[in-house]
Amino acid sequence: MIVTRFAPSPTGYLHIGGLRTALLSYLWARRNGGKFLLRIEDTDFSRNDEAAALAIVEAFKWVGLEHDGVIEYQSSRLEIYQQHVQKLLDSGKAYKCYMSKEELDALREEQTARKERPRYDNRYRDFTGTPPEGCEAVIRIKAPLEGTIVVHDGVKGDVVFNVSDILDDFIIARSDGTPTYNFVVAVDDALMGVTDVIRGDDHLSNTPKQIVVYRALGFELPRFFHVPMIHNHDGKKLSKRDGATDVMMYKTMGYTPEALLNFLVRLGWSHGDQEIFSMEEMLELFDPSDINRSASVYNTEKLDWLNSHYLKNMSNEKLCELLEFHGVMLVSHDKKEILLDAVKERAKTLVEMATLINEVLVRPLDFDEAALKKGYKEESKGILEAFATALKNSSELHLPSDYHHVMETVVAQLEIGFGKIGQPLRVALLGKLSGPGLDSVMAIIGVEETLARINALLKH
RNA sequence: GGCUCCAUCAUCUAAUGGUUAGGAUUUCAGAUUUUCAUUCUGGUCAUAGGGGUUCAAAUCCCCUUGGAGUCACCA
Repeated sequence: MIVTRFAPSPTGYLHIGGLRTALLSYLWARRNGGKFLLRIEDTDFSRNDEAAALAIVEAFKWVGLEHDGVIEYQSSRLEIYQQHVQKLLDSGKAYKCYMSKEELDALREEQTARKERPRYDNRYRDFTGTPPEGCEAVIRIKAPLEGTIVVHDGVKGDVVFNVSDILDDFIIARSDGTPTYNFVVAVDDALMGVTDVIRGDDHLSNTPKQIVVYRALGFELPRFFHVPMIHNHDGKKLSKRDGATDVMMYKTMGYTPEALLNFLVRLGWSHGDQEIFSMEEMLELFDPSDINRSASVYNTEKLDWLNSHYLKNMSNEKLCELLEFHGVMLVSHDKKEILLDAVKERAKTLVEMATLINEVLVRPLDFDEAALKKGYKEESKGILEAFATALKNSSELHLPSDYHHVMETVVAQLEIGFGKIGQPLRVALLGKLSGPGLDSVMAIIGVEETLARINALLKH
């Protein structure tokens, strides 16, 4: 069985990069009928972890990801870690170190001055004497002193680290007894039965340390997949300062979960020339060993395109539902089908769509200056009046085509082009020169409102 | 700085060692549209540089350059 996990630290929201690794882990687990676990990495006791976890679950829910089992909090697993620290102590694979922070700093300074790599000097590795007084010990693990550690990575291949370059007897429990990151990650992943660790490649350099822990405890290694970072336009790791990194921001900006996931899955992964992936297709096709080795730049232009694609192909019923979040209530609107059809192909986001809808539904308060100048000329007045009369004399106006027919008749009568009536009418109805088809707009707002808007412009 | 990773159009990416280096986004031009958008058609744009190996290199090797990540009693 494949077991994957997502293990964020509690930052209060779900990061867009986090969502990607979560998605990939989720896909791989689900594709194999396995489990996708959620664990909160809160060993440094920052408060409101619960709220942070809730924020992640909320974001998961929005995009449609679901974790299995209960959420594990590292802060509530302290006993487990202590047991495993003790185990290592008992077996002589870890030891107490009485070096103070000040001493450590001093050592590091010396080493740096000598242009050496700062590292612990193993002074308590085989210590048997009486410990110095008034000092709380940290627990260090006995790391190998020489040789190499090879990370067999499903994305990067075999990455070999020279022990002497990167390792020392690193701390697994602080002087206050709390365990450190690299220790708990290994313990948790092993104990939770995680078989495939899919995470950002910023963790690649931590992996040797975790492997040391796995080995010391006699745990079997999982498969590792270190997926490349998402970079911003400056080519740097994506961070809070890069604008929208909170997944829920995408909801308020009017993006659909389908578009977001589709966008993220294509960052560093592809399947031939295919661009559009439904969740079903992702589940069918995704394999972490197909992930690219290189970082990708986060560029929302494609996301916009994907979003408009999904919007265009969405049922009106669903649109109606999603639009409510953006303050547009259409459920009981009798012309909602015409409205949504008129608007769904011209919006990149639900926010844009909501704006478009309001522009149709709400009578314009004033008329755009440039639009007036360009679309409402001297001759326009008479044309609009003629059109208004024709409307009044028509009956049974319901569909856009009915209104279109009236426009055609007037245009024929006056022997003018469509533009002569379209432009001023557009100004009257929408207050500006762009927007949905006029026949649709009129069908939506009805004859009465159409006449009212025309009158408003004529009196302007 | 040490260690590690990475390098195909502006961006996301494709290409069993053999293709006119493909697709998508963006952009540009044209068509469609009463407008805007959509849609359709077409165009511009890439193998970082230098050495090898090979009949043949984007692809394999080495070097250079550039970029990124990481080096805590943070996670």
